[in-house]
Amino acid sequence: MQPHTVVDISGGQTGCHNCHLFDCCQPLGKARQEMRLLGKITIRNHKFERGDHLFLTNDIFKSVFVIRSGSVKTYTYIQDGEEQVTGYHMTGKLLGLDAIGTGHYSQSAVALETCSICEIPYGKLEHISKESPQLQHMLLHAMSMEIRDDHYQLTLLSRMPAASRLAGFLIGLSCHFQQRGYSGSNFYLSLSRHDIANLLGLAVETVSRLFTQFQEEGLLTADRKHIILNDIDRLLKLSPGYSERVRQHHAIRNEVC
Amino acid sequence: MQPHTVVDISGGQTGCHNCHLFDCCQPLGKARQEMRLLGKITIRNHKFERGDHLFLTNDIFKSVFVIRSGSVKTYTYIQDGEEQVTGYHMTGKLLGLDAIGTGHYSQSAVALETCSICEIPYGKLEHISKESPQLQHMLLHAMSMEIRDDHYQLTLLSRMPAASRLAGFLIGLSCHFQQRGYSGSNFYLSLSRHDIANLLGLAVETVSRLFTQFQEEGLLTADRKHIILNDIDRLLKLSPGYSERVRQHHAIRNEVC
DNA sequence: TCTACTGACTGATCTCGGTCAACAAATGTA
DNA sequence: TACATTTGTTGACCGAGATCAGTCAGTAGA
Repeated sequence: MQPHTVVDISGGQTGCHNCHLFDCCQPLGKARQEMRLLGKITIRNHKFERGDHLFLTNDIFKSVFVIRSGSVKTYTYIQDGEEQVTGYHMTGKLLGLDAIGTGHYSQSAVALETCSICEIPYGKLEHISKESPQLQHMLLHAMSMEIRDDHYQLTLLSRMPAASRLAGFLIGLSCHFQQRGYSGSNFYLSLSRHDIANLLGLAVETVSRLFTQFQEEGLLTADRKHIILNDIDRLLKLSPGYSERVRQHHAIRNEVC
Repeated sequence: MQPHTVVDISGGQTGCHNCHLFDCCQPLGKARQEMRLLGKITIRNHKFERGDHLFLTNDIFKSVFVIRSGSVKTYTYIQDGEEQVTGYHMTGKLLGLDAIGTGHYSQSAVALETCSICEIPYGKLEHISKESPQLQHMLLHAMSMEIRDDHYQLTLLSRMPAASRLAGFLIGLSCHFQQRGYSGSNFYLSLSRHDIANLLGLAVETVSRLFTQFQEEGLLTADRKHIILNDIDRLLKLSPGYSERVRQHHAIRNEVC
């Protein structure tokens, strides 16, 4: 069970590369200047309890949010009030970017557990990024990465069979945790089976069956929300874009993460 | 066959709201100042013939592109060299935004017919947008809209049955043409059945069958690539997010388009 | 402790859409 | 004109995954 060397690249659900740049609460060595600017306008350490909403669909857009700790689910309603989960987000993720264009959030975001969230009022952000080309660049960078991630998700969901979707999802989580210094093979998954299924475009029963199937094959051990990945290499081979992920590994890791 | 009043909102493949803002070749009444700035750095009227590539996957990112006329297909390769179509783009679409973050295009873009394309060197664009907060805002706006569109696509592809996918696709096209003063119910679709299927995550045969089925039901008339939509209302009811699309109609149309 | 409720798992069917195959029409080529 | 290639259509079959239904464990409230 040696640590795997893969990276979530354009990757998985986590969108982890967006993170550090705007992770105002965990300043990096680089870009100190920008961090200070950002710190001035940021509302730090918002606490959200399980079930609390960061924002609701159609709310007027005021701020983007950075997850400092905890996890958040984004979702919308389709057709007859049926919920559609659009994302599972963890530490470092920048939320609300899709609302800049229209001035209204197009999704709702709800905390899945106790979360610490930084709120960055967007008006102020756009204002100070006039003064800091670097900050402006970082914002564009983050948005570009989100577009890239979404495209990856699109291919994942439109073509891949159920097992690949779940494998890709788990690999994404694994990378996220590993890159933050946590175990990439032993973690807590705060999404319910129902939400996982919804996110991946599957039925709950299918997800449940896949977990037991993976378990029987020795790929993982799943006790409710506690997941242990026992054979990440085989999971990787199941997940799509396998070679690309490995190939782009070095380029991404050094530069962004 | 009265003109339908729906709008592509976060919509469809077209991503039409991105367009006018950066449609440097068709100056609008508003934002003249920015248009002039943009015009200075833009390489106008690039001609691309059918099969010519605007850029290739992994090419070094230099420019974003605006389609002035014609249509473009974007695609990547997944797994064993299999092509995955990621988008069908027409007049006004801004291409290449997903490359800002990594410095490399993550997709290839190829002209489907003779195209007139404007190329905007990104380095210069970022440089002059320092001087024009308005231009900077427009760029962020365009990217945000793309994220929004992608999220819509995600729900379309992950959950919806084949008929809904095709209906949604056609409605998107219809809106695109209508908003540009062309007929929203009688247009030429330069994508092959194969590419449509690929884009929508379906088999070619399924797409073919759906076209004949829709035709039998009186929804449309399809002669190869020449499409006539006879009953847009029913197509709309087939397509997902029906009510949202209608609801957001007015808000979007007046403001952006 | 009993009951009710929710979330997870499993088994039995059904169905949508993929796969395979054949064919037709259009387009290209000698 | 004959022939090859590409693109689109249609039919027969099959399978992955949805749906329906039932069970079980955990949890909350009386």
